[in-house]
Amino acid sequence: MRRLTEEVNAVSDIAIDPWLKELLRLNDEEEKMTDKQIKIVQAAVEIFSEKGFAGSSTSEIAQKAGVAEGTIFRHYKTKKELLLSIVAPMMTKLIAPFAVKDFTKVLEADYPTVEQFLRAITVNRLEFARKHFPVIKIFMHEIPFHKELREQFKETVADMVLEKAYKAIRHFQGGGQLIEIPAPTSMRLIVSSIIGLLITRFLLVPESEWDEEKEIDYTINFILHGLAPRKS
Amino acid sequence: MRRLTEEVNAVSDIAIDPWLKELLRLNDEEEKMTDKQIKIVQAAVEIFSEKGFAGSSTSEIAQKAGVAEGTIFRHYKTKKELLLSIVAPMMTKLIAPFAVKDFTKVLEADYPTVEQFLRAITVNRLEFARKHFPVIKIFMHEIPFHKELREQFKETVADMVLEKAYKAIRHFQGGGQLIEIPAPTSMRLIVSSIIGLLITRFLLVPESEWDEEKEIDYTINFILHGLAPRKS
Amino acid sequence: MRRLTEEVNAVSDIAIDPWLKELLRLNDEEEKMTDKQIKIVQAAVEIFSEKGFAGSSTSEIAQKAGVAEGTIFRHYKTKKELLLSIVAPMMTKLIAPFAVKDFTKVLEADYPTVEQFLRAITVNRLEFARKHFPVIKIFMHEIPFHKELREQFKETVADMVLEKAYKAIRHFQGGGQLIEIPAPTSMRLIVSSIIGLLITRFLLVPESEWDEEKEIDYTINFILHGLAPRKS
Amino acid sequence: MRRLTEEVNAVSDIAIDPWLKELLRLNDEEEKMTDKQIKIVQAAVEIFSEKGFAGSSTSEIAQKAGVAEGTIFRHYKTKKELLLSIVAPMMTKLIAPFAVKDFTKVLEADYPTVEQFLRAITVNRLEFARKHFPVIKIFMHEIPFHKELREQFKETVADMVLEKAYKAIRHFQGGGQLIEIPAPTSMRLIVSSIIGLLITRFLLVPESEWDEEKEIDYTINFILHGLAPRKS
DNA sequence: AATGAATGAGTGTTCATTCAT
DNA sequence: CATGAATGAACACTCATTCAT
Repeated sequence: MRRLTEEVNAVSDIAIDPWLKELLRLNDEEEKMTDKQIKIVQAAVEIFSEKGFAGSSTSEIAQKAGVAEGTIFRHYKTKKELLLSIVAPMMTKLIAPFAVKDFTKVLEADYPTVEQFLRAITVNRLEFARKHFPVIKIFMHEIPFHKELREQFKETVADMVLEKAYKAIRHFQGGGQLIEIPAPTSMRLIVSSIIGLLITRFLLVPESEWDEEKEIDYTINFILHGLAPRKS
Repeated sequence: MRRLTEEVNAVSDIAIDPWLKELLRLNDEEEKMTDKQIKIVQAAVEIFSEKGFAGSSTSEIAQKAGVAEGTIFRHYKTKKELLLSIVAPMMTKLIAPFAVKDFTKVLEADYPTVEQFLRAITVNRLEFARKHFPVIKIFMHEIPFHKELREQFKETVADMVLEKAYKAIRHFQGGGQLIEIPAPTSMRLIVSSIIGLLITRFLLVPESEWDEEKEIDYTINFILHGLAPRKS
Repeated sequence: MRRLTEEVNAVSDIAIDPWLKELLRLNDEEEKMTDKQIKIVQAAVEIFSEKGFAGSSTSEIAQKAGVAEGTIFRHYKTKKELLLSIVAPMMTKLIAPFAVKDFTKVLEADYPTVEQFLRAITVNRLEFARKHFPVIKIFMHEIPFHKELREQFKETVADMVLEKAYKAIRHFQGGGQLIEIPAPTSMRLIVSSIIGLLITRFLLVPESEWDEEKEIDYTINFILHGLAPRKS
Repeated sequence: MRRLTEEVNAVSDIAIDPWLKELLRLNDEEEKMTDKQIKIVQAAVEIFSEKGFAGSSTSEIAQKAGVAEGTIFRHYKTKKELLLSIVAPMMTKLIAPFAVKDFTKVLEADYPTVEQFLRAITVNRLEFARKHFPVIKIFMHEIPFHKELREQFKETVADMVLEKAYKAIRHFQGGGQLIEIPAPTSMRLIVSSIIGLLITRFLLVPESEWDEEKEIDYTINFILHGLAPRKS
């Protein structure tokens, strides 16, 4: 994670928590997958994201994947297990940018100003969303209905990310770059703005009407001024 | 809409677009509903919001409502019609604060500063969300899966609100209270912040840890500074 | 139970344990059954007894009953519940001849000799088996595979019958009509002989080659001599 | 078969019907079995006897046997063939005690009294049941559902045994040791008593409460007196 | 207006069996 | 000989919807 904008897999030169390595390894078992299994997952992602989990049928997935219905259940005990096998790994990837041991050092070395940090995060997550949009959509729709998802998210993701993010915020508050309001509140305001950007980009506005560079600039300036220490 | 914080129904002393009146009337047919029908709707809201539309069964709704399975279909031709009867009226209510003919006049008369306007909107929508949380949840989950919902939302709601909202933004930009960036972008940043507030309040944070007054203040100040005209 | 050979329902002039009445009542809810439900039960009995429970499919039962497959599950939550609804009541009927309060009195009044008692029991159970043969067959095949059946049988049937039967045996032993060996052993030898008779009659021998009167006589004489007190 | 209580394999010094030899040979192909095949048969016996044939799945058997699902079908074309390969040999063993050419001679030489003969048979079959209990259970449960089993049993077993058994009965009737009633009826009464003993021993009574010696004595005395020629 | 029995298409899942490796 | 991925028919069961009462 020399650069937040780089893919996690490419940053093995940096200290990574060993448990993350484990998680990533588990995730990357993609290679042991059968051809048919890969097709099943692809079909499932498409259909789940289009119709929702409960609204999709395994027979439809099998058909789109070009396999027999039984084949799905050879690889996933239940339809739900198929869902989780798609969505759970995403959570690991979600925390990737923060999955670094010496977070403060990274901040100091690579991101001296809030602006640089925010821009890195924004661009990085924008890229991430572009790449994994359908899975993210599935995830966001299903999380209210599946306890396991919710718990896994809270435990392994939210806590992990929040801790590091608060650290970053306090780091910049200490440096006089951010106003001294509660870190969770700062966090909320930053995240709202970035997620608002992502949603607008991927759900609401047709690509043709979207000037990404400019919108990123506006958003970051909005956050920077919104959270700048008040003068006088 | 003398005060945005007042209930729409209470503002009949103000000029209301006639089509809105129609919509509200349609919505208020609640009174013609039989006891059983009301129980069906209540049960449906609970179950839909808990399990999602596709994950709920009409028999479960009937059971929770204490009616026979057939009774649901006496009032609603299909399960989907039941969903729409719940969700569609909400959209009307959503646009209520903007459903005023002479919007600029209202702004000038009641909300001379951006802050006043933002605070009114925020408090008002917070109240709205508190009241209609389950239905909003249903709405947000189902909108990607139902063309009718999406279209109705775009046509009768989004457009209507956007137009008025842009007008308000330009009004305050003209008055030098807001930075001169594209109205849609300003809109996005404002709405992101407010929705982020609502989501944090209703989905993420336990009530005990939430100081509403403060969070509202932080949010409004964030927006105000974020969108303040840059000095020099 | 003035006469063991009479149907239980016909003996209301005799004291019957109240719990038995309850059981019989529950069982006789046949009257509240739909036409279709009765047909389902009939079809299920036929098919279960022909192919065994696990070897029968609900679709086959539905077809033979002339109903839609869903109809079965409207009346019985699961296939197993259908099985139990068929088999469980049989157990109650099985104990009917012993379901009398003052068993010793009945013995003294109606069956002064072992022979009379044995003959009554034999004829009565032969009649019972003739009537309920398919259900008995189902019961005997399924009891090893269903804990509920086993437990219900042990608790409500075996114990109930054994107690009374032992009483009868000791009654006749006291009167010098039976050899003084342990009641359970006597019981085993009697029951083996009678069940052997039933099985031979209903499973092994074609009706044409069977002289029922004679076989009953042989069997009862066999038991009487086998259990007669040894002379000197 | 010098002694009925001895294992069949140990009696090769006695004249054996050649067809039996063939059957035993077929059965003893156990030695040509691979390790895996033996494990499959063992697993199948356990699972079939626990859940019944129709209630067991080949995948479960494969799992318990520690082999791949396909391996079963390398050795047995179908699930049913596996069943038959387990159950059919048992039938051969069942008739073993009677599989002797010169049956009457054996009776005269080794079992001069009915009591000796009955005791030998009883002890021998009790031992047999103890050894092969699970397979016997499978056999008894499946015989009503499989024509092949039924026919094989009738043709090669029942007839074979019956013939010899009737011969034995008539032999003892001729000697004045048994009452002169039809041989099939005598047979039925004897077999009922012995099977009743076996069932009580292996299915109903916990070992702790069972005094085998005594129960055998009671049973044999019961049969002897039950079938003793009536005096005057 | 309300019921609840009935439907039959559809659900997720299991099954015995096949076959390329 | 052994594997295990793949199959597709069958399975028990659920569903939204209909309709006679």
